Amino acid sequence: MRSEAAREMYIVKNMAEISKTTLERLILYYHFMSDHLDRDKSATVTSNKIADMMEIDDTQVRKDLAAIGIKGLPRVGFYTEDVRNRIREFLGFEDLYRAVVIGAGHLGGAISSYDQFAEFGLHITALFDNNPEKVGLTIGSHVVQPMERLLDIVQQRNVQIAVLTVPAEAAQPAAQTAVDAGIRAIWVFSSTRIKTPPNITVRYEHISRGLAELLYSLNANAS
Amino acid sequence: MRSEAAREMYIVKNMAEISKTTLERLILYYHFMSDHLDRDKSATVTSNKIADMMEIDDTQVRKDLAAIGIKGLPRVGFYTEDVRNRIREFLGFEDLYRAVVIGAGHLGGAISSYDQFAEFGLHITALFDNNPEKVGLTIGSHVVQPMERLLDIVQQRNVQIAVLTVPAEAAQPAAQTAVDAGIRAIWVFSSTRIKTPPNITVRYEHISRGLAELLYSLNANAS
DNA sequence: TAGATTGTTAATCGATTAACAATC
DNA sequence: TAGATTGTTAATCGATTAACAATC
Repeated sequence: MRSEAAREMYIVKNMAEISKTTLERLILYYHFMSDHLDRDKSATVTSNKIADMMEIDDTQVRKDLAAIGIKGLPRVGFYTEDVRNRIREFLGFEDLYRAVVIGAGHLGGAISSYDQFAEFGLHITALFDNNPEKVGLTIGSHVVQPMERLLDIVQQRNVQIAVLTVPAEAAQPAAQTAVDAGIRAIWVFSSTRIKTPPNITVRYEHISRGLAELLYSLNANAS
Repeated sequence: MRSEAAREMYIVKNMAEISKTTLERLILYYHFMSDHLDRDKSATVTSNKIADMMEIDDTQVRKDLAAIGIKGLPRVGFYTEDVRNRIREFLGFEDLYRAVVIGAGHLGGAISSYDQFAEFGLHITALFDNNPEKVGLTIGSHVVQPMERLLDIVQQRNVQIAVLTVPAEAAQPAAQTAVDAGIRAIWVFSSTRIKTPPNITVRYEHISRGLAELLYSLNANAS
């Protein structure tokens, strides 16, 4: 019990310490490690190699890895598997998060059917829609549920996350239903802002963000 | 001709000057302006109001807007419409970009059917798959085309962007086909890295990035 | 051992914030 | 006019990079 609590504190403390930029790089390191493990049989990788790949400074890599407690060996580098596992653990990919998807349109269907979420600890447990014509349809491995069932399912299955893929005008009521049912985080793909109590974690996923950065790079490269 | 070239240089110069953080904030300002125009009839907004909304410093907002040439008025603020339009122009949303989607799975289908891309200047002109069973199917408003038709369509319609939604192992050959056909940018949703010539703009969209940040916030908030 | 690579402190750089004069 | 808000310079802060000692 004691050591569990101590570990908990350690993790929370760690979390408060890393910067947003470090968090973003950790995610990239993770993908690089995964790719590397697939393609290259060597068990270790140097900070320099990671840095080259990502076009950043090698000191940065060592600092970032040190920040989450990953140690390397002089003259050897870092154990690829170690790095990957520790980042997974730090980012929470080793935990189990249950989620429901609200909105059974194209995007909701794609998200519900996306089998790689399991790699990141996310398990989509049900798909909802308030359109009676969609309720009962099978999309991927889910049968679309009516919104009335959300409260029961969230509580019975201890669901923590709601993924919102409804049209903008339906986002606020859907979010409210999810909050009332007891979810703790909302991942918003609807293109609008929602109001939630302060204890709810909300993240907005704007497809336009990725697109804007792509167009910007494209125009910059075109010069 | 002369003034066109001068304008071109001005834009390129501007582009080289703004930082990655400013670019990210511009996208957020854009969404805030769009929301604001929907909900609030007043024609102006102060840097302070934008800053409050985004929980940043108001000087930051004025600096960012000044960086792309937006001027405000003392005692008045900024014209909401002005700000929105100039950001759209700067980010390239006012231009027309033609794209093809390669991979007619759930995600490819969702992207091909996503009607809000028009707002950002992206026009999905065709959907491709190399699986004969998918060719000919209608997904949203597109009939799935065989990969053999890609070269023709890209050249006839002057397509600049390829959106990759194929499985990881199919990504490299699909990217090669797109590059050979003459596209200039690839927006990669496949979860792998691809190799491309240096003149091709590539952006990777990792769904795990958004998820990792959500889980991180969730765990940080839980403390 | 020699030397490659880590880990860490110090220096630099750039981004954010504070201060305030300009202005409508 | 008075005062709210912009625009901009200077100060601060934090992130990145350089330098180098520790180490396997």
